[in-house]
Amino acid sequence: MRFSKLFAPTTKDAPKDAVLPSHIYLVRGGFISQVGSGVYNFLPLGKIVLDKISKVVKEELDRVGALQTELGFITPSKLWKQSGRYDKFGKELLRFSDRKNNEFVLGPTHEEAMVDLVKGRVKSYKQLPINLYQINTKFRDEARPRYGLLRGREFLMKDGYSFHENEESLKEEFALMEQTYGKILDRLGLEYRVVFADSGAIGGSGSKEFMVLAKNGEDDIVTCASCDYAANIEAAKRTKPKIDNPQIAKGKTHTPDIKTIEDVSKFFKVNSSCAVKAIVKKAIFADFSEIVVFFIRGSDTLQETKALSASLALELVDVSEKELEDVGLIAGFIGPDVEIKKFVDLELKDEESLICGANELDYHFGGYSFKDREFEYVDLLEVCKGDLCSCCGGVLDITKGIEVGHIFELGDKYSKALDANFLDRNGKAKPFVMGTYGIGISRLVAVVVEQHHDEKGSLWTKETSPFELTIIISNIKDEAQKSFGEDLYQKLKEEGVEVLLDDRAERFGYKMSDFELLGFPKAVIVGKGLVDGEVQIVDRKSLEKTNISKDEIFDKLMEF
RNA sequence: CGGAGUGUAGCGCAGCCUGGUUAGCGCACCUGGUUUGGGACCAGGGGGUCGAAGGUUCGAAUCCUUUCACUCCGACCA
Repeated sequence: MRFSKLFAPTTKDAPKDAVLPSHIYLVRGGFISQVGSGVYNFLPLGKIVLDKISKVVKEELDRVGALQTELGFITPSKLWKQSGRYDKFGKELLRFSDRKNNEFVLGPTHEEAMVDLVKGRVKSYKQLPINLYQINTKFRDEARPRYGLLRGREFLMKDGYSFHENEESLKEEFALMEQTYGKILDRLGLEYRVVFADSGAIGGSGSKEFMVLAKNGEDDIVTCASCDYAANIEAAKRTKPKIDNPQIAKGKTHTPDIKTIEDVSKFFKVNSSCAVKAIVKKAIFADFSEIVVFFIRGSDTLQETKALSASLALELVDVSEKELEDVGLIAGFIGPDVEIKKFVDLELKDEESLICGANELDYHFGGYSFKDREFEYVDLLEVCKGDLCSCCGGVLDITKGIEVGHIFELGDKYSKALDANFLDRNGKAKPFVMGTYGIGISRLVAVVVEQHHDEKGSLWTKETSPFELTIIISNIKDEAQKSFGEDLYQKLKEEGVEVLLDDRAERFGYKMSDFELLGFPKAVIVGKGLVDGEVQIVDRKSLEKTNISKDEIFDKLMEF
C-alpha cells in the first residue's frame, strides 16, 4: 500500500472528549471516527485491524472444531418473549416494528436465535456436541456509552453457542473454550487474567471472564497474591474475617438523631463492625416493584450485583424518603426484625452481640443475635483490598481490567424455554445442555492500544498491526531515494510482506510523526544516508535507529 | 435514569452578557514559489442555512420558548 493512496486522515489534535489513550490514538491515527453516541466508523486502517483480530479468533476456533455461521442481525421479538428476556434485558434491548407491524429486536446477543436455528435440526444425541459461532454486529442501547470503542452501543462480537447431551460434555467444551480463548489472547499479544464472574443477564450456572489488565479498565478484579484465585469484584468471595464482638448490653437504647453507622459506633464506643447496616432499595420487576432491605456488617460494603442477583429483580434503585415512610421504615433506625422483604449477609449468620436499628424513631437495639433466626442468608458484600482469599488465605488485591471475553455454562435455561429438545440414548426427548462464549472483537481493537502504547502513539502487536513495515522516503523529490524506496517496496511486496510505502510529498518530520502515531512495528528510512550507501531501520517500540548497508537491507528485513 | 455542560467552516475555538455593515481566529484544505532528517516559510484563495423549529424586534449567532444532538459526573453506606 502506498501512503499517498491510503485514506488515513491523521491529526495532530485529539478529539476534545477523548481521555483514554486507545480512544485518542485510534481517532488521531485515522483508524476510527465517531458517528453518534457509542457508534463508530472503521476507516481502512481500523478495518484491517478488525479483520486481523477476527482472523485470529476464527483460526483458533476452527482449529478446535467450532463452526462459523452468520445469523440475522435482527431477531423476531417472539423468541425473546419465549425466553423471558424481552423484559429482563431492559432498555438496552432496542425494539422496533416493521411495516407489517411485526416486532423485532436488534440482537444484543444471540442465544435465542441460535437455539431457534438448532431446534428441530439437531435431533439426536449422535449429532452432539456441536459448537456454532458467528462474528457479527451487536447492538446494545447502553445507558452511557463512553471511552471510544471500549463501551459502544454498536460493536463487533464473536458469539458462540455449544449444545450438549449432558453436563460432562458441556464441561469439556467449556474447558476447551477457556483454553482456546487463552490462545487467542496470547496470539494478540495481550496480558490477561481469567476470573470467576457473575452471570448477569445471560444467566446460567458457572461463568468466567477474560480480563485484560489495563489501568483504565472499568472492571475491578480481585486477585490473590498467593494462589491462582481471581474474580470479578461482582463475584469475589473472601474468608470471613475473625471479629470479636465486645459484649453489649441487650436491649433498646435511646439514640436520638444517631442515624449513620459512624454515629452509632461513636455513640456505643465500638468498632463499626459491631453494627448492622441496613440498605434499602426498590426492587423493580417486570410488572411490579417492592421495597427490600439488605443487612450487612457496618464495616462492609454492599455489592450491588450480588444484591441484585439475590433479589431476583430486574433492577435495584434508590428509595426516596417518602417511599420509606410509606412502608413504615424509619431511616437510620432500621433493624433485621422489620416486617418487610429482606436479605441478610451470609457472614452475619449466627453472629451475636451486635447493634442494629430498633425500627423505632431514635432507638437502637444492643446485643442483637442472629442465632436461630430464619432469615434469607446470602452473600452480599464487596471484597476489599487486604481481605483474605477464600481458597488459600492469601492477601487479596484489587486491580483494573477490561472484559474482553466471557464464557458461560448455561445449562438448559434457553433450550427449555424455547422448547428445543433432542432424543437421548434412551430415545427420550431432553432439552439441550448449552454453553455460550463471547469475545468483543471491536473492543479488542481498543484494548490492544490500551495495553500497548506510549506518549507518541499506538504500538500494535505482531498479529494486530495493519502493516509490518513502513518505508519512509525522506525526500520524495530526491530521485535516488525515490527509486530505491520504490524498488525495495516492490521486492518486499513480492515476498508477501505487508508493507506501507510513505511516498507522500511531506517533510521528514511529518512522516516520522505519523509513523510513531500509527504504531506499526518497524520503519526503513530511505534518506540522506543513501549517498553513503546506507539506510536506517527504526524500531517503533524503542525508537532506536540502526544503520544498514543499502545492499543488505532486503535480506535483513526478510530475516524478521 | 438523575445532575451539569456544550452545539458557530473538516478539527479546535472567539463573538452572545450589552441585538446593528460583508460572522472572525488557529490548524487543516486549494494554487504558485522557496524548502526537504523531526509536524517549514512567503504570497494568493476556497469553504458557514451560527444544531433545528417557532417567537420578540425595523433588525437575531446574540433575547425568549420548544426541541434535537453530543459530552461529562453520578447512579453502595439510611
